[in-house]
Amino acid sequence: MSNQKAEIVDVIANLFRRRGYDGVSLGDISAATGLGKSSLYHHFPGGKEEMASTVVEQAASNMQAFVFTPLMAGDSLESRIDGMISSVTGIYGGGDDPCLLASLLSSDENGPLAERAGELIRLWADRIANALRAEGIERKEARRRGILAVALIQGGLITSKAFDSGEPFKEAMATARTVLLAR
Amino acid sequence: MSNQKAEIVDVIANLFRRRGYDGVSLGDISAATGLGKSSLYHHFPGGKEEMASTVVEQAASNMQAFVFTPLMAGDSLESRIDGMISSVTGIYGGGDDPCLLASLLSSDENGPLAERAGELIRLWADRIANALRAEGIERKEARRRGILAVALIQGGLITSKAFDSGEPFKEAMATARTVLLAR
DNA sequence: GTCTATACTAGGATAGAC
DNA sequence: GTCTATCCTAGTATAGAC
Repeated sequence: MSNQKAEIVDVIANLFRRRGYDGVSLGDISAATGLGKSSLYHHFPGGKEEMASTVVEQAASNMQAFVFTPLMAGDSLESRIDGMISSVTGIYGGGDDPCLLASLLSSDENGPLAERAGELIRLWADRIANALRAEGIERKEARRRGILAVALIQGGLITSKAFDSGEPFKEAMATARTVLLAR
Repeated sequence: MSNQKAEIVDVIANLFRRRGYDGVSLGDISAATGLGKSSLYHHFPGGKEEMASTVVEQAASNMQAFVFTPLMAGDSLESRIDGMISSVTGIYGGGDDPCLLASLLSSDENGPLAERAGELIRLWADRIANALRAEGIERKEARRRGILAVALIQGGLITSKAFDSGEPFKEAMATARTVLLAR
């Protein structure tokens, strides 16, 4: 994907994650990108749905680079978990920005977008579980904690939005850290 | 509110919580309720927005009855927390049904609906904190735990949706219970 | 690769009969 | 209190010039 197109996709992603799939119109996208509707169809012949699926795939690629990779990089479990938490905190603006995957999972009920978003959330939990298993934590317990960590991240984002403050998200992240590093 | 109207509101609530505000059309509501569009305007002169706000106020009333009341009713903190968890598990179909408040908080960005939904989520965390304070837990710690419990509930719902299973939600509720009952 | 212009449909809302 | 019919706007999408 060209650099310019990646920028366009990024702008569109920020619309979808804040307002959901149905809450964003082509007019919104046109205004935010500065491109006319027809130009958008040049880049995304499949229309709005292709815009959204492209956005999700870029998110998948970002997760790989900024979340999954740190989870395997550090030289201790603690540094791996902290690496993920640091990346995640950045991605979500310290709790101020909603999660694209959660947004699409909820707004596109039963559609292919929701299915793909769900798949990535499951993959996320799985990657965390793998990091724990590599430290000798038993399979089922690792899986349980991975899912719990993702739940804390997502719940932290929702409560942060409700409180209009990054504090709940940060507390949730601290709790996730404790859960993941517990002996 | 008449019984019949409460039933209509209930049907509409189930649409909004699954698809968000923008994902539901008047046609959808007409089909789900069996009422023509004009009949809907007879019940809700303010249109779609009034339908949604009515739905939210019914949710507020349900929370009072089924969530906040149990939180003050039991004869021990443990029974109060268990009462809330039991109610919440019922409301969300064991993790299968999304939260209306979270749905509207996310889809109606900065609108009055999102503001009211956020207010109710904050109130929820506050009510939990009050229950803890009544047991002698220090103010700030009680507040922290209340918010964390709400985050676990909301995050549990999202992960349950992603996994298409009630299991993540139930694990999140068990964790919330542990957090709230910790000495 | 972007634009103007234009279909066409769906969505929200109203009028007025019964 | 519900219906049919209608209006109007916004939304998705396409055609075709530059």
